[in-house]
Amino acid sequence: MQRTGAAPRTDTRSRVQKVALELFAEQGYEKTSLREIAERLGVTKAALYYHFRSKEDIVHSFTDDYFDAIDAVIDWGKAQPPGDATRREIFDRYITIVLAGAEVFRFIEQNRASMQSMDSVKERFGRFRSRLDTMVDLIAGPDGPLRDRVRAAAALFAASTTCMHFWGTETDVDDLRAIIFEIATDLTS
Amino acid sequence: MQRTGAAPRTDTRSRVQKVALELFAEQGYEKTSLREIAERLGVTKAALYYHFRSKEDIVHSFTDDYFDAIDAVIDWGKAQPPGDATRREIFDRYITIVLAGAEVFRFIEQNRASMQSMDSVKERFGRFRSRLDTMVDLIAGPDGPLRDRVRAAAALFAASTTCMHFWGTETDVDDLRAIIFEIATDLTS
DNA sequence: GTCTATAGACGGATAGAC
DNA sequence: GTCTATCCGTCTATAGAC
Repeated sequence: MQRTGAAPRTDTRSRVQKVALELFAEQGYEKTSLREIAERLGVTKAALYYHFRSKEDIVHSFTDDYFDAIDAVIDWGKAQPPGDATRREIFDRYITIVLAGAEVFRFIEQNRASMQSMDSVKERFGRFRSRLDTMVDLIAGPDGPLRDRVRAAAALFAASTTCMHFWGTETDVDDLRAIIFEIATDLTS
Repeated sequence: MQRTGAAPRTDTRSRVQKVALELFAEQGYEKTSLREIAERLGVTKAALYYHFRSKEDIVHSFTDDYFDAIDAVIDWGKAQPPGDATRREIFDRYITIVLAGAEVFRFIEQNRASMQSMDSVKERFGRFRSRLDTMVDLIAGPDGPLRDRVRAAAALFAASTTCMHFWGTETDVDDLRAIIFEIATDLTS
C-alpha cells in the first residue's frame, strides 16, 4: 500500500515540537539551545529555522492551543449565570484541560520567568499573564470577600500543581481527576 | 556621632543580594546578567566576584537560609508522634516560613528550571528537590491512600502559591495567614 | 527541506593594577 | 574592595549552496 494523501512524509515540524517541549520542560527554556534540539533530531539548526521563525516561535506553537482552551472556559463562564453549578462546571473543564495538556503545563510551570518576559515584548500582551485573576473573579465574584478569593485561587493552583506533580507517576488519571475535583469543590463550596 | 563598631561601612555584599533577588525574581535568573546587577549598583562585574564565587553562589546565599528553615520543620515533624496536632503545627510553621521568605519563594517559583539544573551539578544533591515529598509523607503517612497524599500535596502547594500570589498586594498578612491555615486544615482533616 | 559557514552579540569568569 | 581589560565559550539568527 503506497502513500497517496497530502500528509507530510517526514513531519519534521511536529517532531521538533515534541522534542523541544520535552527539553524545555526538563532542563528549562534558556538552558536548551537550538543546537541541542537539532542534534537530538539528527538535523541542523538551520533546518529548524525553516519550520519556525525563532526559538520563541516554537514555544508559541505548543502553548497557543493550551491558552485558547483556557480562554474558551473563561468565555463560557462569563456567559453563564453565577452559581454553584457554573463553578463546578468551570473546574471540571479546567481540570480536563490541565490533565490533557499536562506536559505543556509542566513546561509553563518550570519556565515562568521566561514566559513572562516573552509576552512583555510581543504584541501577545496578556497571553501568558494572569488569566488566573479572571478565573478567580468568575468563581468568587469580582467583589467577593478576601477569604473566598484566596480559596478560589488556592483551588485553581492546587488543581494545576497537583496534576502536574502526580502526572507521569503510576497514578490512574481518573482517580486523580476525581480527587482534584473534590478538592476544588471543598475549597469553594 | 562617629562610627566605631565592626559593622561594614558600605555592605556591598548585602546590596548585591537584594538587587539580585529582585532581578532574578522579576525577569528570571538566566535573563539577568551580572553586568546588569553591577550596573544597577554602580559597580563593575569584577566587584561582584570579590563577594561571590559565581553567579550560582549569589543564589545560594539567599536560598540556603530558606531551605534550612524548611529542613528544620521536617526534622521537627519526624521527631513528633504522627497525628492531627503535629499536622497543624507543621502547617503553621511552614506558612510562617513561606510568608517570611515570600520574595525568596517567588524567586524559586519563577525559576524552577534553573534551580533544578543547579543542584544536579553540585554536591548539594537534593537541596532544591522534593522536600515536598518528605512533607507529604509526614502529613499523610508514607503508605497513606492516594487521596490523602494528593490532598496533603495540594495543601502545601496551595499554601505557598497563594502566599506568593497575594503577597505584595494590599492584603493584610495576618488575615492571609488565617485563611491559608484554614485551607490547609480543611484539606487534611 | 536540509545543509555549511559565519556573522554578530553577549555571557561568565579571570588577571592584575590601584 | 573596586577597577580596566580581556579571554573564551556559546548562543540566536542569517546567507546562500545543493
